[in-house]
Amino acid sequence: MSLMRIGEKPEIARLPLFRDMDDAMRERVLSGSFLQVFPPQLTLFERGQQADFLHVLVDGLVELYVSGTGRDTTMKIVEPVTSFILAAVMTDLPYLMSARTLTSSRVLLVPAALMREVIRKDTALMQATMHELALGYRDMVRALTDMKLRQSAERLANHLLEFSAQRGNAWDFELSGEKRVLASLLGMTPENLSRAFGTLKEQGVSVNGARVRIEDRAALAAFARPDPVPADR
Amino acid sequence: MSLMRIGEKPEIARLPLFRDMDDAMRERVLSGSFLQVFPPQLTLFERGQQADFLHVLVDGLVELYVSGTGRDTTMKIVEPVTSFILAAVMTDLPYLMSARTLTSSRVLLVPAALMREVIRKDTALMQATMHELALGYRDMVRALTDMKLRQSAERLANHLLEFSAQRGNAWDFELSGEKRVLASLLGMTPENLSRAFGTLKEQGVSVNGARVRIEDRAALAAFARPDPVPADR
DNA sequence: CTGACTGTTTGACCAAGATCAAAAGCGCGC
DNA sequence: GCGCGCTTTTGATCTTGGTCAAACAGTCAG
Repeated sequence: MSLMRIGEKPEIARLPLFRDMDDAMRERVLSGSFLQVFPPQLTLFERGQQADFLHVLVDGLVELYVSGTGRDTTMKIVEPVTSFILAAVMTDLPYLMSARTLTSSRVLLVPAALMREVIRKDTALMQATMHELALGYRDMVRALTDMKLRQSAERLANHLLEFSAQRGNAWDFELSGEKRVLASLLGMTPENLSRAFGTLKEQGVSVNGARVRIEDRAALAAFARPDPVPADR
Repeated sequence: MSLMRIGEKPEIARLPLFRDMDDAMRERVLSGSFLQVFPPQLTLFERGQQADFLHVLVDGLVELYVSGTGRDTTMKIVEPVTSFILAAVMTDLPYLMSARTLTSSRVLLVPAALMREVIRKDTALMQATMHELALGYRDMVRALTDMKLRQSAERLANHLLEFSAQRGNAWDFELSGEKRVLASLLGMTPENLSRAFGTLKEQGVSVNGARVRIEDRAALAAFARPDPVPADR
């Protein structure tokens, strides 16, 4: 158990999840947790396991995925600084998703029992947890509708617009992670992702390796028919 | 606003959401709410609207759906007694889904502001809300993986098994609602649902109108390859 | 009972995306 | 720089599920 100075990471304390809680309580949580470094491509946990730790990705890139019969599908790509698998920890139920690092990553591991105990005592933490779960739920609603009523090129278009929005509406950016992972996230094969980029070229999107440039945001938005209800975060 | 004696409905007080809260607080919530009867096919609210009420379906059948460009898709069929759209109410964000009654329904409408106010004061309610949201999140994770890595007949098979499980593993039951709605819930067209029932006939499923009979549960389960992690509720 | 309306089923065909195979491109170690 | 291994792309083909059209079944009003 490689302990590290957690106090050095103020971004953890500034997370929406921990931000509003009592200082002493936060200290209690953080001092009971530990920060660990993982190499790329390492499985952090698997679907079906008991949820022993709340994870907070401090640095790196993590993939949440489900491996069914034969094929896998990635459910989410976690970027720092974000907590993940809150729901399993909260309910003390087995993980529904597996997690692996995509790049070398630093993860804060908060023991699930500790988390549940402190949540019961600290109302602000409970409220933040509730809020986080509600936003997570809404994310999933969006993802499911996206999957159910958009076709592949539209899903890609929307993803690019959202990704761009996350980086301050940059019209030129680098995709994080491999394209095969992106394909799986968007519910298509890598071959099809490639072709989808092809059809977006006609809507003013140019791709060179991981570098994507949105030449004509309006055209892309018209093609993507984005969600009328704006994203929550 | 047709008020009704809410005290007559103890199943509301017994809901997981309200069960553990302070009695006086519960009384406050319920007396500030009202029970209303809606005819079939009535829209209760639409995606994009401000979330004014937490809804609790007391009686009847409600469909949560999203209407995108051209097509619709149903996200959930709500059976009594269940609360719905908790996440929108909690976060005070616009609804992500629309709702309509499928049959004549009685719905308890809890003003969202009241709900949020009482949640802040009553820790047990907050905890129950948190738990409910976590379970809802997990439901959506399941639905999304189902959509992403199972094909249509498998989705139907799984749905039938789960539906059967909900009714105490009955091997013979009635589908609730129309088949077109079920098709939409499962992410396929009515035509395809019909064909999917056809392929399940070979796995020992017989259908007559809304009546479904599972002749060989083992064969159906083998075909469906159900989720290794058991359902939460 | 009959006819109109609606929902379901069946069949023929079409389109989106998956699969298979092979060629490029790219990164990395030697 | 060169070659190996892996990802990405391109092309050809196949499968799944969607679309369109028509037959069929069930319900309800008259």
